[in-house]
Amino acid sequence: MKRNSRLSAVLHALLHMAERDRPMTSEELATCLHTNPVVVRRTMAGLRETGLVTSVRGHGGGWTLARALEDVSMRDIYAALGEPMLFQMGNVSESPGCLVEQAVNHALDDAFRDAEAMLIARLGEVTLATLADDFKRRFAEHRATLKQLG
Amino acid sequence: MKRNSRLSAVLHALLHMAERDRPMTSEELATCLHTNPVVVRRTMAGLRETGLVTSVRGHGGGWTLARALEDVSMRDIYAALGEPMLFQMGNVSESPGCLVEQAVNHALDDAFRDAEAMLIARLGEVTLATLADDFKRRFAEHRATLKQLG
DNA sequence: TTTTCATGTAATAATAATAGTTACGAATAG
DNA sequence: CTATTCGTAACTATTATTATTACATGAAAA
Ligand code: FES
Ligand code: FES
Repeated sequence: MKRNSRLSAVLHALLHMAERDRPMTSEELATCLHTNPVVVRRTMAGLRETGLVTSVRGHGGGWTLARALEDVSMRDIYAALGEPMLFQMGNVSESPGCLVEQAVNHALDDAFRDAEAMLIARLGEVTLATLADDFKRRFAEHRATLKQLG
Repeated sequence: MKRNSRLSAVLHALLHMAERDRPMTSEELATCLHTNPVVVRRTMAGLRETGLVTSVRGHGGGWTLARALEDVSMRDIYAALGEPMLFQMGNVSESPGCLVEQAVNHALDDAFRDAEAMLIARLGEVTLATLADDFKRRFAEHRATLKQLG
């Protein structure tokens, strides 16, 4: 299967939106993300329901970030996307009759559950503000490099 | 995409093999795992290369566990399977030119890398012997329940 | 009011990864 | 020599994500 890249894509989009004082259309976002406007709408729909963004139809409409950068963590966004499955690996059957399989499932589930909890906690520690700051740092570095070269 | 269930399947197979004093054929294993003999061979191929199991062709041949139950961890098996991708989620692009995307990738990669390290460490703590013991406990419990019922 | 712009959404196709099948070659025991 | 069993390549099926097409709905602008 293809890998799910919605979280990655949506973070990119939100940071873009944060830098602008007027709404961004799905068309504009799609160009940035190298994808299709309909895909943008579909993905942002979840964020709208959670109140992370607002959308306006018609002339001058588009998408706007509805909360402060410091108030939105990657975990919030993961949740708004519907908490998609994190792991590619899974059990053959979730409720097997065979006792061997039950023992195997239990051991694997244990490990995966803990890893998931840790990962989600980590996502909660990073806000859009953190990412915006990191971007600014990278941008300054980038300019310094360019200056140095000529 | 479909989820990868090879680790789960192979653990089931190995525990089965451990209980037997002669080789198990791919056919027999496939019946246990509700799958196809060719799938069994393909999956076991990696374990053979790592020396976890041996295979013998022809009459009376089949698959044999080559190491003690205490000496094989779930991590060893994960490695023998070729360390398949653990996460379903990934970045849109692994080496983006855009600096925003770089910042996003870095934050996500960080979180995922740590979760992966933790998960793999956890897999290393559980051996086939652990699983076999857990199975025996479950089996005893199962028999007790049956006895109680009549 | 009509036109234009933009989202909302359903339906369908494309893409990609895993799993299952078929077919046949190679080795080994009897 | 024959029956059995692994080894492997090629092809199909299944499933999840992503992309595309088409059209309805709502809102600003002409
Ligand atoms: S393309 Fe617009 S910020 Fe990455
Ligand atoms: S079917 Fe054989 S142990 Fe599960």
